Formats: sequence, C-alpha cells, structure tokens
Amino acid sequence: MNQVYINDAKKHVGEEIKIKGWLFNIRSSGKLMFPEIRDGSGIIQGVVFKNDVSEKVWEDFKNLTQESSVVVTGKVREHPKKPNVYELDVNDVEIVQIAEPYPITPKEHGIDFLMTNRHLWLRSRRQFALMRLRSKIIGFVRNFFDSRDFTLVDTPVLTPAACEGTSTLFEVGYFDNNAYLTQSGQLYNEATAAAFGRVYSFGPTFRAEKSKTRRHLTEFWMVEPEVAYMDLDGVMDLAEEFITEIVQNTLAGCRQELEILERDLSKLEAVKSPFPRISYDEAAEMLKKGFEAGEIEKPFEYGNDFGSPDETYIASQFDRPVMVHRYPAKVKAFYMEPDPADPTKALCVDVLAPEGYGEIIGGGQRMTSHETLLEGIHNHDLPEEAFDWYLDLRKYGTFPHSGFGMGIERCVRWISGIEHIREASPFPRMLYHMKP
RNA sequence: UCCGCAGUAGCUCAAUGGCAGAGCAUUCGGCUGUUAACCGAAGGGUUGUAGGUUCGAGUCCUACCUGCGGAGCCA
Repeated sequence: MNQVYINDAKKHVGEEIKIKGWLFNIRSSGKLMFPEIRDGSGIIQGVVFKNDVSEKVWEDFKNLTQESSVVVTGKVREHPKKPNVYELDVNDVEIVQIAEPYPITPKEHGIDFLMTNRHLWLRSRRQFALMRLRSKIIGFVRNFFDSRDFTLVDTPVLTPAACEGTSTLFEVGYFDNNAYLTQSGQLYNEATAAAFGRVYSFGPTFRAEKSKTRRHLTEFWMVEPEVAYMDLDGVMDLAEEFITEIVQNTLAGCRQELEILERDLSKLEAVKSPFPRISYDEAAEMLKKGFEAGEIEKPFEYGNDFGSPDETYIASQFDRPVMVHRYPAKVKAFYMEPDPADPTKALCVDVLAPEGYGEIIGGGQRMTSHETLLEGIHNHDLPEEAFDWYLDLRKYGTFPHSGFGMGIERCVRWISGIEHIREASPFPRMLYHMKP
C-alpha cells in the first residue's frame, strides 16, 4: 500500500491508504479518539474506535503527544456531519517518534515566542496557508513574465558598490576586499535589457536600514522587470496588468489558503483595471484637503516624499491600487529620467496598495542621456568610477527604457491581508531577529 | 536613531503596597462523534537584572537588559 497525501485523500474514498506525517492535535472521548494528522499537504481527522483496533494501536494513540511523527493506515470516508470533508477510519499506526512536549500549544502565543520558534511555528495552520500562498504567488509572478516572453536574467547578490547610494548596505568580506549585498538588481537589469529587450530578475535583496515597522525586512525577495523602449505610461500599464493578473489568479487558485486566512475577498475582487493614476501634485493637493478636513494629523509639506500616514491616506481614497507618478526629482534616485514637461519632476511611479498596505511597487523611466546621468551621479555624491559600466550603456546605443521592482513579501502581505510582513517570509530577517 | 508600552509557571495572562493565582501544555483518571472538545486530580515560581524607598515590594523610585508598537527610510 502506497503513501497518499492528505490533499489527494478524497480521490481514495473507500480505499485503505497510508498517511505519513505528524499528529497535529488529538481529542478523545472514552472509547473513541480523533487524532488530526498533518502531512504538509493538508490536515485530516482520523477516527479510532477502541473496539475496532488492536490493544496496541489504542495504547499507541493514547501515548502520542502533539507533533509526534506517525504513519497512519486507515480507510477514507466522508465526514458523517460535514459534506465534502473526508476523514480516516484508522486501523493501524506506526510511531516514528513520540515528540517531546511541544512548545506551541493550541492556545494563543505572543509574537516574541512565536518568532523564536519560527521553525516550529511554520507547522501551524495559518503559517501553512501563508507559505502556500507565497509559493503560488511567486508562480503567478514568474508565469506573468515568462508567458510574455521576458527573459529571466539573474543579477548578482554580491556587488562591488552601492547601487543607488540611498540605502545603507550590508558589507561583507570578499577575499582581500569588501563587497556589498545587493539592494536592487535594477542597474544590471538595464544592461541585460539592452541585450535581451524584455527581462526580469527575481531574487533576494538586502537593506541594512534600521527600520522597525510592519512593512520592512532586512532581507526580502524582489521581482524587477525592465523593458527596452518602454516609457512611463508603458510601465504603468505593465504594473497594472501585472497586479491585476496576480490578484485574479490568487482568487481563482488559492481559495483554501484565503479561507484559512479569513481574507475579505470583496477587497481583492475590486482589484480590476483601470487603476487610478494621479500625479504627485494631485496627491499633494489631496493631502492638503485631507488635512483641512481634519482627516490627517500632520500637514504635508510640498516637495517632500510622502510619509507612511500620507500614503495610507492617499490609498484610502480608492478601492484598488493607486499609481502616483512624477515625484520631485530630488526625492528620487539619480537614474530617473526627468519629465520633459517639467524637469524638476521625475518620470517615476509608485503603486500604493489599498487598505493601508502602502507601497508595493516602485519604478519608472530611466535616464537616457550620458550627460545628465553623469550629472545625477555627481549631484548625489556617488563615485563615478563605480558606475563606469552603467554609463557605458548610455554610450553604446542608449535607449529609452523603464522598469519596476516589487517586494514579494509586501505583495503577499497585502493579498493575504496580514498585519505584519514578517509572516510573509519563512525565516524573516529583521533588525533584531536573525534566529532561527 | 527618536517616541510610547511591556517583562510573573514551558506558553497566554491575573494578583488595592499585605498568604503568587487561572487557562493551555505535561502526568494520572472519566466519557462512543469530538472540532482551540469537555469533566476531575497532581506536579510546576529566585515575579528580566542590579540597586533603592518601606515594618513589608510582583506592585513605588533609579539605571540597565530584552521584547513589542509607532516614526523616519524604503520594495
């Protein structure tokens, strides 16, 4: 008899199957026990009647503790009370190990305790749903670009110098020199876009900033498409199509996960084209009115970047992601192409997720001219020699191009509707959390 | 880095300055359809650390440590 995964148990009604997993929980009622078995694909309730099993099997189940590893044999049948739910009429068990008292009991726990037990916390129902959702969303992301004939070109994790000069970088020893962990693959994507036209990178990214919020990790995965000959409007179209497809695919293919997470589906169903597109100036005006109406605490100072409460307010005006474009050039990275209509503005866009989830995408059109790019590098006090190869791209067939970056954990956080980004990563790296 | 809050049993939390307690987990017992099952019993404590006030400190004061929440920065 072969092993069957719990997710497939419904295809084996009436058959005897073998499930290899762990004891999730057990309830007993005299001569009847209800062990819940977990195997990584799902959870199934077993039923053990004292009169139907051997003395040894009965005693074995009595001795099992939470998370003990077991191989359970039994016949699949429909739950007598719940339609479309299947249970296992157990007739045998093989104990792999009796687990020591399990720290994560079926009651509430504090976040500190759960984080230090992250390696065990991942076994719980909610974390299971989140990681499955993350896995599927990553699949949707890759499929979106693959199906549009983008080439996946990986960018290096170890880099010789700052990419943007804005964020703080992690420094690591590299033989006799130092190297830095990448904070973005974007500059490399611009090189590969000139070689392959439509590219994307997807990999880990590092920010050494001492951010202590529910939106930040020091290590996160970022997907970054870059397209040759695409302008700002084009990249806004791309981002809109991208987000819409991911949300639609999630709604269609992740019902079970969204149900466990108790996600309000109507909020996701609202995510449809077209997304509102407003300029920085329009957003600033919106904030001014919001302040005058007493809906915001602090007045917004025109010319600055939006703060977190500002973003939340702007996003709260819409039921779907909003795109804010053309920020003042001075608050954005040095490589942003200036707006020909107003050179103090950059051709950039941020996508703000609804429900207060904040920025999930940042992108824009990149600078084409060698001369202005060099100026930008100097204005940001960046070492010119570190960017020689990047400047080369403007010498050998420069081309208009655009792209964006999306943090996968931020996307998962929003779609799953969870409070804190740490639950969107299997082993989140944060300011004061490295272990496990 | 700044602001705010908190640290009591393995975990989640109680305890007017006056005998340190409950639920879960663990061990034992009961129950033939349970759903964080339930009912009964037992074991489990240097109240984050160091000092101070007091007849008496989990409780008040000071410093430190650790964590949480928020801000800035950003995906």
